[in-house]
Amino acid sequence: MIIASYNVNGVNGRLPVLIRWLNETKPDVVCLQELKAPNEKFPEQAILDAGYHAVWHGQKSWNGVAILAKKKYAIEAVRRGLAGNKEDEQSRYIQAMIKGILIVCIYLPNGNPAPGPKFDYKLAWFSRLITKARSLIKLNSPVIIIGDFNVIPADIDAYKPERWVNDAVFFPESKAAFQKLLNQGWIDSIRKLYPDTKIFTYWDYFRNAFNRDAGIRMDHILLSPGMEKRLKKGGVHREVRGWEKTSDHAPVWIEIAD
DNA sequence: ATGCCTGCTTGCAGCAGA
Repeated sequence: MIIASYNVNGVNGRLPVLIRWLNETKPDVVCLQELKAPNEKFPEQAILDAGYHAVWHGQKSWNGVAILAKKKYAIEAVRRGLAGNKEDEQSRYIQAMIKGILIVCIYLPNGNPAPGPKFDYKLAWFSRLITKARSLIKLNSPVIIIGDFNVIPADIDAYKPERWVNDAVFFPESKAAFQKLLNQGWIDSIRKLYPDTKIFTYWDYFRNAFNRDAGIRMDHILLSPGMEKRLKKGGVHREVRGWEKTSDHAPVWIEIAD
């Protein structure tokens, strides 16, 4: 079973790229971030035509997350929004049960400029996620927390770490929060598979970053401890980043045993 | 220190992204 995450950076503007990628790689489950579309403008029909059904949590202009699955899989127990702040109106969290696995799709706040209110919001959101994750790990059942974490976990995850020291995605507090999550027992699946390899999931649109491979790794797939033995392989579909009208992120994926 | 590029807006310049 292939499970993938893709920050599409605009699900409608990116629709041809998304559909082409689905057709070419046929993942079983897909988590999307940055839909940048309200609920009523989610391109459900195009996704159905591509062989997937979906649940989503949209928002006008910004944010927005979705979970897609091949039609043979039921999408159950859908929940939208992260607990812990009733006044948070940003659409950054959706979870669903698919084939016995709880899929938690997130778009963690970027937090720039930092320090400042946006960074405070990032850390508060992260703290709520850590609380949620603690309760999920206690279920002792399969859970995957997947999406755009907006965190570069370590130096190896950036082409040039010193360039990112003033950026919220690489602030010590951001890295510490990610580590706090891992310390609960979650497994960073891509890093587990490739302990010493530079692997990127994002290349900015500036300065010809993709062609220079000036990237960072910010899209992550965390497995609950019991799932580690099911992890078979994984990687990044980096060729997608080279397509016309593409997102600044590339899809990241893992294969797990059924 | 800033902008680079790109998508979205009841748009046409400004914001957000990272």
